[in-house]
Amino acid sequence: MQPTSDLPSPRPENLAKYLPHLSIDCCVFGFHENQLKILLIQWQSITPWSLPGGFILPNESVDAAAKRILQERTSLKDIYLEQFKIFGEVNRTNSPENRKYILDSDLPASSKDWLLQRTISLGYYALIDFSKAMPTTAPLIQDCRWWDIQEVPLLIHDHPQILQQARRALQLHLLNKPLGYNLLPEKFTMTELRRLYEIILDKSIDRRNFEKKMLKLGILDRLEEVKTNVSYKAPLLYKFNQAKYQELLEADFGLGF
Amino acid sequence: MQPTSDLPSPRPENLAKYLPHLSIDCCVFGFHENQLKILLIQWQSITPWSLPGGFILPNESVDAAAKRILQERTSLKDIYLEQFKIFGEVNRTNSPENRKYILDSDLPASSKDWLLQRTISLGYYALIDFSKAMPTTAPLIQDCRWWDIQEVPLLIHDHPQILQQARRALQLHLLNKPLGYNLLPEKFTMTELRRLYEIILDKSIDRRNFEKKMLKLGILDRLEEVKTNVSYKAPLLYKFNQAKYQELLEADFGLGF
DNA sequence: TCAAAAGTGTTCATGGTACACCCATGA
DNA sequence: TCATGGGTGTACCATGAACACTTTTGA
Repeated sequence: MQPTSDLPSPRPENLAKYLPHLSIDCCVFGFHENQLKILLIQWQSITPWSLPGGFILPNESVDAAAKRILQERTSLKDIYLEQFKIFGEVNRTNSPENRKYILDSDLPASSKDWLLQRTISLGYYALIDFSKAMPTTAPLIQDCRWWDIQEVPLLIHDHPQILQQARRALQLHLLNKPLGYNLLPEKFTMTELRRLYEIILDKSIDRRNFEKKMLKLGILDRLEEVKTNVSYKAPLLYKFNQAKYQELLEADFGLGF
Repeated sequence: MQPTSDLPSPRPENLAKYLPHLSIDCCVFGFHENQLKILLIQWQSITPWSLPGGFILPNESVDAAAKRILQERTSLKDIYLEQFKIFGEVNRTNSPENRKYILDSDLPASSKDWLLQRTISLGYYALIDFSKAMPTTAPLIQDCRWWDIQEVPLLIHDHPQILQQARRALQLHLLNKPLGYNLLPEKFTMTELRRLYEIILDKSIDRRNFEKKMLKLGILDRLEEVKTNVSYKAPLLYKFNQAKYQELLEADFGLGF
């Protein structure tokens, strides 16, 4: 499940080709077995884990860079992305530990200098279908895998704060727009959707009231199918009604749980 | 009302001291005579108007840069600022008109080159007390003044889109957090507060229901005073209850009009 | 005295919340 | 047969929306 990427990926000697002082960090959320998951990478075995990220090419829009970076890590095209905050403190990557990691690395001196510059991070969150993503390493990336949101390891820099802000942004998203299309498989049960809401909001939601509310929103189509191979009454399957979902996504205002 | 600034301001020969490829653009909102106002500047008499903006120093956080830039334009410290979006299209400032403005300007060649680079803009909105702000020009800024939000002139680059997004962010702010402390004078009437909400949401709100709702939120203290010198029944004055206001601001969720 | 806006309460409709029983399935 | 979660409806409460008359003030 962690093949080395055969997509183009940053080459050590080449960091100076990117726009200086800027990076993109992505909080990639997935949903699996009733757990909210986050994709993390590890640059080297001795460094703490970090959010997947990368840099911006001179002739590439910021959104396109974020998309490219995530495509390299997941093999997915068409990722749902939202830019949620800038992390622009002067010394956010300037810890002694980080300097040491960089200086001790195999990178050429020019790339070391480049990485040691003050860096402003553009924070994105991404919502993706866990089952379709292929966590993918690269020459500079030793490991890339999903973590339970409750069990994230030590993270470098200010990545703990970035993740925290992303979770807050995700909550705000949920309260203002529909959510789920990007995180769930095409067909899902009402309970799976509810669990997703519960885990993002970190509170339990009444089963019947949730169903009433979601159905009233009109973004769900009930299928003629049920989920089988469960050791209890076969639950109905739903899918999202694209048109209505999109409409509410753009309206932006006034859901709320 | 438009004194030339005696604060430090960008000097033409010096643009290269800023971080390259990055700018900050601010949508500064004020409220006056029942109108939402926005502060705009004009670099030269022939250029379109633009949002006040500036650049980031190497040893300055992004938020601090935004604060400094706005302090230069308004003489205000302690401005309420929110970063709301990044504008990162490759050619967003690369129009023939803009190239011409830059090349025809009095700037030294090095600064012209610097300005012609591809620039990513970090979008902020600011909420300020109209009556306390002093729109302030500078050597490079020919004019700086308030405009009615309904009558903004032609704007350069993608500033129309930035403004539009800022207004949307402001609406979202209003629906999720208390708003008004930064835009209104210390003492204000319920109607002034309501007009502010109406103009931001672009819809009318029932006078009695609005009052009930605001009072129930608990963020207002009714004063023993009334507003005088009006040719109608003297309205009661209110001020914000700091503690409660701050609490709701941090809670972030669940107002809504 | 007139124009303009202030102050104030009730009714109605809607939406939210709380809650319990029987059913289907695989183990 | 049992454990597990699925499917469903109602009653109550809170909130939001609609709405009108009298009062005060300066012009």
